[in-house]
Amino acid sequence: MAEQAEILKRFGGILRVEKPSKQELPLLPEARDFPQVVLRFAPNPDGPLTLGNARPAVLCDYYARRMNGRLILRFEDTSPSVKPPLKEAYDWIIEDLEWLGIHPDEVYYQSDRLQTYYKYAEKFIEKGFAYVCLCKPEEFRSFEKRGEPCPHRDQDPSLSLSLWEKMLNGGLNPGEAVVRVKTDMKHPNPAIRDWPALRIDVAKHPRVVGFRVWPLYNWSCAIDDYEMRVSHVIRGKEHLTNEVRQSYVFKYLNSPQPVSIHIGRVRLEGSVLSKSRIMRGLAEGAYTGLDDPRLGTLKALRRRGFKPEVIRRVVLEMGLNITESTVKWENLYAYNREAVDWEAERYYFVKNPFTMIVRSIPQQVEARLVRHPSRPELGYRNIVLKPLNGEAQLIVSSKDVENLAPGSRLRLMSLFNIEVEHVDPHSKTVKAFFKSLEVPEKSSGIKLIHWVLPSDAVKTVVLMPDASLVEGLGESHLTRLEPGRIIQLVRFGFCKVEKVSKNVVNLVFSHP
RNA sequence: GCUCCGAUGGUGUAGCCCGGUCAAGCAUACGAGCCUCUCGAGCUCGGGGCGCGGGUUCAAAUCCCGCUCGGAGCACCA
Repeated sequence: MAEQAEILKRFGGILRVEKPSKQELPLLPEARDFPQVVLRFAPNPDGPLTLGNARPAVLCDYYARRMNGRLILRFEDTSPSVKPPLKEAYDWIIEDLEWLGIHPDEVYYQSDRLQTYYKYAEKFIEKGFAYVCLCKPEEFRSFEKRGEPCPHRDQDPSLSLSLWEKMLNGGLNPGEAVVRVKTDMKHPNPAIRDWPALRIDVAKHPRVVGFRVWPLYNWSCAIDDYEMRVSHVIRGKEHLTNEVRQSYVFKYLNSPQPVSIHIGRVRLEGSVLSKSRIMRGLAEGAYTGLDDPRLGTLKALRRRGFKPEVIRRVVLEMGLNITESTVKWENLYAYNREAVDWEAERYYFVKNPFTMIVRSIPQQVEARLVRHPSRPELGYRNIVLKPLNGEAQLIVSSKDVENLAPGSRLRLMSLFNIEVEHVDPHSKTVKAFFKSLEVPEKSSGIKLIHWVLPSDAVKTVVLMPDASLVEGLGESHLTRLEPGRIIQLVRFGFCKVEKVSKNVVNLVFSHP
């Protein structure tokens, strides 16, 4: 098979050799009492999605498809003051998921569901599963610490109910009251003891107005997972104790609790993945935007030319592991190269240009530059070099010539071989003379360099991963590429075309 | 401090529940060679790992205990 592919490639190069697909992840543990696999991805719309969010998102999507289930996207936007939702972030998230190939079957906004959370709260209070607590946070903490009930725990449900009314209608102010779910004041983990379910928050919300009581995470999450018949929850391990907290809600509802699977956090080597830090940096002007190449946002990765399947691949490779893992850029590069090499046409780009003056060129030379070394069927472009009195100018990269001694030989790829006579770093020029036309033997050790003709050069600016700009000259063919295309600048690296105009080409560097 | 988790080569993982077939598989990175008019791709080969210490057992990466290291939570955040 590989041999056949090789032969075909030599003949027409139309066959792409597919790698065998990697191993499948194990199936999710069975969730008894649930008729269907239902998963939810539940981000807080307070910033852009990062590689870190991609982990649960991709896993949920993977299992929803794999196990013939449903995927729910749920915006958890119930903290108007502490984690204020961003109006734009809702769309960012949908876009980013779309890019990853994730199309949720249902979308919910928790800010639309406040009445639902109220309804259950009332029911819980009536039945004595929850109560309105008027303790100051510090006061309650001391009861919690000692494992003793606070004075409000055992008050009559009717009292709690009237306090609840006051919370809703303005008779109580933020910080004065909170609804607590009764758990176990002697629970070995103090964090579990009578946790707060709803509180008063009068800050403005970008989507809805007129509400002053907002559910806290464990309340809205448990109620929603219950109502939406979520069978499996895949989320970060920071939620480990929340699973226990929420178990009380399911117990009171007399309903099975979804199977929780906690996964470790993702770190991206040398990048910031924390939404709050990203948003802060953005506000301080440390980054140029959500897609600043230094960021680990999905938007930045997309801008840099990473394919969504590469993100999916690294996520699926990490699997359902609870241990934290660090993604190496090297790995992303390798996977993306594999994803992109086949489609990336090759072009010449000269960084830090030097002018090379070549004399003694016997005749006009036509360089045939193939678009892809492994795919001759993509064709080539001819670049004609017309010497004047045997002399011609070329543009080459400083790095390739600045330290060359007279007598050094070079091969200008697809063109001819030269011998250096003189290098002048100040004027950035190299004098050389024509040596021969034929491709040198591999054993000769003659270095191959690329070049651009002055008559065929366009200013090219490449945005690098550290947000610096590399300027140089590229061949004019670059101006014919549509934005979004992935190309390879020969001996420089893979880049994504961002913007082209007649006079300048803007690229974003992907990786070597 | 308290409550929980986790630990397989540089990195990410498979195996651990149900001990032997694991002198540990895969990917990537790395090294060598082949191929190639790119510092890209492809092909072949290679080096590299079960955190430490005890115990159970004929047999332990797998079970038990202790230690070390790492992580998470202990918010009227999600």
